[in-house]
Amino acid sequence: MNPVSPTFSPLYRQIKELVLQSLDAGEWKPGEPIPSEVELSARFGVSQGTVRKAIDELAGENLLVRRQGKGTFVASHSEPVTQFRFLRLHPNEGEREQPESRLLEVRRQRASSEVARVLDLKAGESVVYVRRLLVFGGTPIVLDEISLPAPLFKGLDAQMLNAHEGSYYGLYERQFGTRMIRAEERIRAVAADAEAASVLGVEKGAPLLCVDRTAYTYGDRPVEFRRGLYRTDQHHYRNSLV
Amino acid sequence: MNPVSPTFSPLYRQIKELVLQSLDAGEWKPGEPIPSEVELSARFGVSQGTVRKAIDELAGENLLVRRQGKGTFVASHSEPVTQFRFLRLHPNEGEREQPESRLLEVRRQRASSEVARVLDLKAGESVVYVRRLLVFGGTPIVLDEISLPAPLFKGLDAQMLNAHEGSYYGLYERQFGTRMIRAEERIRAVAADAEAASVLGVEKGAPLLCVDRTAYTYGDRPVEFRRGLYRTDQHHYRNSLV
DNA sequence: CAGTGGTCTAGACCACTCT
DNA sequence: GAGTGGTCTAGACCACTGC
Repeated sequence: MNPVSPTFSPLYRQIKELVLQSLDAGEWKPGEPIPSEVELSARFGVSQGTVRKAIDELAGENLLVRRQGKGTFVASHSEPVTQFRFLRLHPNEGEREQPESRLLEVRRQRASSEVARVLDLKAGESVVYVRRLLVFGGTPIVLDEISLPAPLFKGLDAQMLNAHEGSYYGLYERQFGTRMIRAEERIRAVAADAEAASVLGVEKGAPLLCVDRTAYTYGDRPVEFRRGLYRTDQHHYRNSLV
Repeated sequence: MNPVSPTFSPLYRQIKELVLQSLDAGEWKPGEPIPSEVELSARFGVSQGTVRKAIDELAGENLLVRRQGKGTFVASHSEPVTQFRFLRLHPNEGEREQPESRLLEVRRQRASSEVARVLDLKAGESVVYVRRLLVFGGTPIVLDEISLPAPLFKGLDAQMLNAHEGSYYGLYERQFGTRMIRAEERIRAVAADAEAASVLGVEKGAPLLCVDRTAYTYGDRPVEFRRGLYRTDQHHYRNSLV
């Protein structure tokens, strides 16, 4: 009948879409519980099983967290367990330890054409530019350059960035109501330039992992571009293929 | 009651386990259909919904493929759509194209201590060692060194490797009944040595991506160790974080 | 048309948390 | 004990495939 786009979508997907809209609108904040399954099934006029299937998918995408006996909660980057979700770097030997984040620079600037493209901005629009170091056990391992659309992050300054605990994504959602839900990374091997070499304590020309990350919020709207240079002599980037 | 290990597992997980055992035992081969849901629910004496939930999980782990109106099939590496599932390399510009695999070397040798460790062998056990090049549009991009436990791959030789189409994993399952279902990768940036530089057509010391992959079959048994050196001037390794 | 997987319902009972 | 999510059932109907 309609070979191009499905004119039909099952009920549970429509429910999922409605819940997504409420999440996007901020009806329930990160860390807070959403209404119970029976409550939602009453609100939407469907069976509990249909609500369950919608929530199952959202939980599978890490947007919601189910806790038996307690309820279903909006996923949050502020919880300790979530700290390492987006940092795939592991030490070659031993356990992962909490890194120290050392802020090097914060300023507003005009978006480069590359940053404008990935953040879906017009060339020259204002961005917040952050440069920082991740230090593991006293050794600088990651040099990050972060670009954020300035209008979404009004008031972000060095003091806020220094005061935060854990990953920046917790700060984004607490202070600016922008919750990051997904990211794409592109990884290359590059030679350290003089600047990176000095900051990371390696020879100029030494091989570094270059990780370009674009992070998205609800509705696939890009909200952060981050270029990380990783020292991988004592660490490696870990990935599972399934 | 039992705080250490769950003494109980839900019915659908037990069903899942039984289906997994049949898959491992080769009761149904890759590409073949498994029995229908009603058939399985009769066999196991549970409702169709319980079987569905078991199969849902297996399909979510890419061990089974559902096809509405046709049946549920054992996932296979021999199908065209599966070709790129484990190769995360993309061109910086343009579409992915089918690479040519250029075999450099095949031989039996004793496992190094590193290979023995990841493949869970005793040091010195026999492995098949394969060295090959992946060539995209005439340019060598990936240099792979592959180690396989020799007992599992009796009779693997250059002729078989040259005759195959697509990824080696299709060959493994067709010729040796070993189906790869999961892999772990560890990624570092390294400097090209003289040998790699000459084969990949870069300067000695040029940065390369070094991707160490351990591949597993049913029951988390390791069956392949692969070290790939990737040129990433025209390509990048892509990864999604969710 | 019969057979497959996909959706939806209603209801029962279980496991867990909190008060 | 009340309220939450988790499991299991039985049955109805829909959508897709192939004969």
